[in-house]
Amino acid sequence: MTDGNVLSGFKPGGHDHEACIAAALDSVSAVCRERGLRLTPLRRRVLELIWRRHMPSGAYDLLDALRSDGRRADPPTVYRALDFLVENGFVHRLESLSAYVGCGGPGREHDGQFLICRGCGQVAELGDPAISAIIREKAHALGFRVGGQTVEVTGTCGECRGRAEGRHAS
Amino acid sequence: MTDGNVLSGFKPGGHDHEACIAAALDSVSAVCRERGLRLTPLRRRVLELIWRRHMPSGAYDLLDALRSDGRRADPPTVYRALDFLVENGFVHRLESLSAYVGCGGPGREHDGQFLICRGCGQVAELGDPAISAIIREKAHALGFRVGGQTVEVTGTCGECRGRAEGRHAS
DNA sequence: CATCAATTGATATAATATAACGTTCAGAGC
DNA sequence: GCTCTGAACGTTATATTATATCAATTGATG
Repeated sequence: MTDGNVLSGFKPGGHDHEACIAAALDSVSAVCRERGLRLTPLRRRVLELIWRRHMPSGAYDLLDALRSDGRRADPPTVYRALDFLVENGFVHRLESLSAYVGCGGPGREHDGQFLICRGCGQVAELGDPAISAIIREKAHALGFRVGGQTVEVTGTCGECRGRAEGRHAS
Repeated sequence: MTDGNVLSGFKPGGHDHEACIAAALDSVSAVCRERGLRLTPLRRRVLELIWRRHMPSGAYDLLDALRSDGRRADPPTVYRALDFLVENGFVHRLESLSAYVGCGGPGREHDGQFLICRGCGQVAELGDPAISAIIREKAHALGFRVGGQTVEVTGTCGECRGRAEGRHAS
């Protein structure tokens, strides 16, 4: 079993986060160029903020961050940027958290599947075709034509479980 | 392929809805008796309202309905009733709609999977172990221990698709 | 450089949800 | 029956998330 279907995983403590962010921005930037989409400074900044926190960001968290930049910002500012990013698949909205995370595979058409760790708050994104397929198949058996899938799983990631078990026994 | 995993399906136009509601209330009532839970008049009424609309209900829709009863009601009233109903598995919250639907299999421990029709607004609930299992399995392969699953699928139900196709051709 | 559409600014408000504290009520033990 | 207690509910206030609307600005294009 490979992890070829993991679009973005839980990050161990000391990874090079600046590199993460830069790679994500470059990747989105390239897709925008290809498609003639405008990654304006505002949109780019919101995307960067989302990647920088590396954890689901609420719209109002992003709004506060924009204000810390010195920029005047009101809710529609951030929601419009988020709309652009979500519509084009650069960011996903986590329905169960009302929060936003960077997409690990921007530019590919996909429904993400999300593992949300209750311990550290990090999120991993899967793009597992087997999950999508079985859902589509079961729905289809009932005469239902699938548009979009929301799959969000809460639980505990390996690192957090390790820490928790360390405190008890084992 | 049976539909043994369908906990509640899309209802054709003329089904006996009063019977639906009565059955759901009786079933929840029985589970409460077994478990020593108090299905108070308010909780029962909220549950009934949810089943009666037979469509996802927003908290404030329910609030308005309670007020139409003549009862004074404020948001905490309805949210507390919803908390009780959701915690005990009598009602599910649809995260992608911020709305609530009656559970088709109250008393059984399960994560529901929901098919949400964009045409008619109705929701079908699946309790398909194969879907839960593959999600759990894929998550586990990444060292993630699954707590709860949110699976919400938007699309078009058979009846609505039939109507839509009728208008175009075929 | 004129024009049109997309983007952003700015104000207001809608929709969803919870905090905090007081009151009432149902059941347990006396 | 009486009292105690905790759960449920009432009530007021406020937090959080999101959208409607219209004006100003910017950027591409002829």
